[in-house]
Amino acid sequence: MASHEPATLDSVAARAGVSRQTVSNVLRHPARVADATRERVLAAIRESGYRPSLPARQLATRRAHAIAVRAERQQDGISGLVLDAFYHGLAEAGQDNGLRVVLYAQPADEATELEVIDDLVQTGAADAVVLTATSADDQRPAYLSGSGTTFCAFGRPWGHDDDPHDWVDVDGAVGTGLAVEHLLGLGRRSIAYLGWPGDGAEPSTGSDRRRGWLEAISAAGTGTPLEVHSVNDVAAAETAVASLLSGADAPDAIVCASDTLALGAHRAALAAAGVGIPATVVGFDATPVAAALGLASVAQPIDQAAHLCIDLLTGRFESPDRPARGVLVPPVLRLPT
Amino acid sequence: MASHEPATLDSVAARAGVSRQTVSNVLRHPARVADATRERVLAAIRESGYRPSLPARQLATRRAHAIAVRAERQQDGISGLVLDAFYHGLAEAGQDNGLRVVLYAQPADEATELEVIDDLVQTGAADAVVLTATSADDQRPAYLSGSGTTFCAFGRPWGHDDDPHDWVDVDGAVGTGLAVEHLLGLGRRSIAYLGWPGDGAEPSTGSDRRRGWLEAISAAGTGTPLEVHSVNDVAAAETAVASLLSGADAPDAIVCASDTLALGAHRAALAAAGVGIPATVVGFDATPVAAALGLASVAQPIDQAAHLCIDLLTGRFESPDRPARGVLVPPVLRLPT
DNA sequence: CTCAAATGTTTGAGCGCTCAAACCGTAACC
DNA sequence: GGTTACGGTTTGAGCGCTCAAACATTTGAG
Repeated sequence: MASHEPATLDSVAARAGVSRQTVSNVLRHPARVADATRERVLAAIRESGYRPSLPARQLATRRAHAIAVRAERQQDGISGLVLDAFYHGLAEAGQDNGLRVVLYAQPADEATELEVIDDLVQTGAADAVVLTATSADDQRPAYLSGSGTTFCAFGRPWGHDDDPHDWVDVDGAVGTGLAVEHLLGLGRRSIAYLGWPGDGAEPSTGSDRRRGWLEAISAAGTGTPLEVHSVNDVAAAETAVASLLSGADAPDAIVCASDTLALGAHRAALAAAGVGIPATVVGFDATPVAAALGLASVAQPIDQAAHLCIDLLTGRFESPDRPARGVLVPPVLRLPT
Repeated sequence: MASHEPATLDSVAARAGVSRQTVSNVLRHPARVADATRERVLAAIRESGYRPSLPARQLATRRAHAIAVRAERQQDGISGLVLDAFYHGLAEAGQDNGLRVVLYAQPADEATELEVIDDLVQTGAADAVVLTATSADDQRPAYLSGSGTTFCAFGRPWGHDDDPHDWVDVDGAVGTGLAVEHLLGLGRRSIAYLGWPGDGAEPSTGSDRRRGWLEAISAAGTGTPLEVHSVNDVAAAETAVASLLSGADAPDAIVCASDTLALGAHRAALAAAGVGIPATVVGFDATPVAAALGLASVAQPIDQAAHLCIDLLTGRFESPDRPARGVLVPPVLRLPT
């Protein structure tokens, strides 16, 4: 077993009767070593309980073998908890690729965040960053590609096609499309949309989700599309949907841009229905709240997205100059159990 | 500004006309350096944009200046998202203390998790671990103190007073006590408790929360305490509370052990009330769900807990032999807005 | 039988930092 | 005036690894 002093490359080498470098080769370039030697060295490694020193490796390779990701300051919306799954996915995929995940606390503003990222990279704490919660007016992608920092965004470069970079995103349009199909299958014929303010215009997560709904509705040809918008707040959503449902042409189903909105819509639907059948509500993000309320909801394949981020990053480590790549993953509709 | 080659201790030293070690001293032991020299060195540091190399430091000090924490596989309950806040708190407090936070993916079982932790520590990726979601039958604390790994648990060593270690926890009894007081203030007189199965017996998070309710109720002397238990599931909770409310001595308020339970209780209360005033429900964890439903809920000071974990760990780094310490932080009641 | 090309292994140097010990002036003391 | 003491600074060594080049040893071709 392991002696008290932690084993090093040298101690393992001595035990196996080879040189330091040969032990290193067994670990990093097994093909370079003759079979017999390799066996002997592996045995020595096993017996001594050798664990390579990460700092030493980092120093020699000038690579941190780690990526940084932001720990969000606080979640306001119900949908916040998808991040937990993302962290887990990153850590898992990272482990498989010899990358550790280091967390940095979200600073007060974007400028200091960029400083923090620079620091992480320059001190050799991380080789790259995974950006989350990117938006159209986000300064971070442009800055990072400018400073030559490797990164991958979880979220599309909305309206920034001039500044190409690696990204992974979930195809929101497909998600709302699935929601519409589901509702059509249920016999619903007037399927409204509850989205966020201003999501018709600029490209954004919201406009993407809205588009999926609109296209699916149009394809089905079920009459004039109804829609209403609200800030991401349960009470506001409830109010908005209540007025929609009190109208003459009240819809019999509502596709929502988030589970927060869906919760509001659900409450409004229940209230408006009275003794009748309430409008069917479909949410977005498949949070436990939707499950708890028995609502169908679009589930983002967060774990897969995290793995893809790692794939893009490792790919870029290998060939730093390959063109930027974007991956769109399709969500699935999670039905209530 | 910074030249192209990243600055090192040596390059800064040359620029300031001093030796390598003096620059190091300016950074780590400012008192050892004469004022004039210090100014000169600081200027050189600023001009060259010098950032100390973490790996080099780690190698020389044999300290990782990092702590590890587990990224949970997935959250089932509504309450899951408190972890996000915990991660942020750790990262923030860590940053203030020169500690980075590295994430490891929760493995399939506890045994491999212990391996992962050992690896992290032995490779020099982390100096210590913060354990989350500790339970009574948790093997990890005993193993880690056995192997001499520094750690701090977020969660009390329920029923393991024989194996003392550093921990931080939220005082659940105070939380449910606050809930009771709040309800008494509202004029409620029959305050029931909705808890988890088997939380009366063994010491646990559940029994702790129940105790707080029971003591507050007893102190108020408002009659026979009513209680009902359910697994942490909205539907199950709803059923359980429904039967409680249909009884002759139905309570006019319910204190819940979690927001998941509270959501179920809330739905049952609304249904049971008909045209009357529904029983007031108070949740636990102050998740967005409780806020969304307008329920009061006990908020765990997660951020504070995270900071305390870091405090305990840094304290232990300084004096490894000081006796184990446990800190209990009081929660607050978050009222609906 | 010689020389060149593979193949396998070792050597030397260096990554950028911190520790401990050595060094050097100058002030303090008898 | 010589010794001691001390604040301030430098030197040497080493943390454990990887790179590139050097070095053996074997093999194949001419």
